[in-house]
Amino acid sequence: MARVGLTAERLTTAGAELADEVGFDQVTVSALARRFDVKVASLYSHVRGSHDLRTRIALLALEEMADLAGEAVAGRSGRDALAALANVYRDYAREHPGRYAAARLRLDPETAAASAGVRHARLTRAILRGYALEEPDQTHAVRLLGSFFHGYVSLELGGGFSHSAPDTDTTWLRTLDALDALLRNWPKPVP
Amino acid sequence: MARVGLTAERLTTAGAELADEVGFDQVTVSALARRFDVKVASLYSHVRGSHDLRTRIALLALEEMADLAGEAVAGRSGRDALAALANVYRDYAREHPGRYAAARLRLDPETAAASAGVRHARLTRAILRGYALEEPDQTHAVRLLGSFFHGYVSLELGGGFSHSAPDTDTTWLRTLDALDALLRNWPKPVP
DNA sequence: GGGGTTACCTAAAGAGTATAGGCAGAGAGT
DNA sequence: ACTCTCTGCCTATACTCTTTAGGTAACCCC
Repeated sequence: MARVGLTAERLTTAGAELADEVGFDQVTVSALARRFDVKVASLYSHVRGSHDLRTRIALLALEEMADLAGEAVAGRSGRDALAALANVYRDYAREHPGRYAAARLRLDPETAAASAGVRHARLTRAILRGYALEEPDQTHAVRLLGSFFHGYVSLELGGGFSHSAPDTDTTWLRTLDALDALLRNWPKPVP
Repeated sequence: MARVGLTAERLTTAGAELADEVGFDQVTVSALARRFDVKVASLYSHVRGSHDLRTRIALLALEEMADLAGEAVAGRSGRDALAALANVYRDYAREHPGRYAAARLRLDPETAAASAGVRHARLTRAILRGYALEEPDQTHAVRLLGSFFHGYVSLELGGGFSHSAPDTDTTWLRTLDALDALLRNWPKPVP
């Protein structure tokens, strides 16, 4: 009865790797047990179940992305900062598609509030300091950017823009240009 | 052995209703069989399996949305058309969250090409006729809009903007204003 | 009303989730 | 070094869902 040294942390990172390899919705307690060459029931001492495992992977992914985003944005402003932040999401999704999918898992409100999700919102708000936006337009812009990043990366990852000209790298650069221009010329509310 | 009158179509619409009630990923062949008060194996004469069922629901949702979008956009242009199209997606997602989730299912390329997804792309391109955009900027804009619509609706549905001021209806209107302004002043590529 | 098609059935195997309870290996204290 | 205790991993079990194989009865046509 050799002890493998399971912990919630090791299960979470192994689950994240598994997600990147086979897809987030193929991450099961059974598959993870196989990966550690251990019986399924053994995992239930460390993780409350399938939902708990997925949530932990999601929180890990959110933290990793927030760390990367924090580094990327530091010392930049304006279009530079915008592109740096956007590229973090896009690159992360490409390198870690399973983790990225995990990060899109719907968390219950308390978990979400305690997650790194709030850092993402703060970072997005931070890059808007380079643009002259007052509240509530700043919040509108944060939501627009968040929606666009999420939508673009999801669609690109899902093959939504597949194999049609122009290539998606060009679109990515040009849409970031466009968003930069939009933030610099944010329209006044029509009264 | 009373015959219930199962067909692929009835299973698909019932599956769509089930998705809206309990969530798309809770749509199972078993649950559907229970809903028709029929044994599970009976469904396999009409539907090839779980994946096939989900795909059919996805295609149904795409068609429904394309129909609504087509009606909404007809006879409008400019900001009017933009808002009409955007509202179709948002309203559909709110009224039919399960179907909307289904529509986001990743389809294999052949299925996707034969789906109503292509109508969505054409409709988005159509509303850009009201703005002076040449290729390839038109494609960039189509992708930007698609990404934003998808991202916004997903995040809003997932509670991403939950319960914080300003309310999301206001953000929705103001971001549509912003996108309209962006399309009218699309930036030239920086050489 | 018989005959064929087919709609729905029973039966069964395989995989995932989850819980209850048991044994033995690791660490702590004397 | 020795025991004691804790706990990590185990076996066993029950439930759900998926999928296939093969049977029976209801409907449709002539």
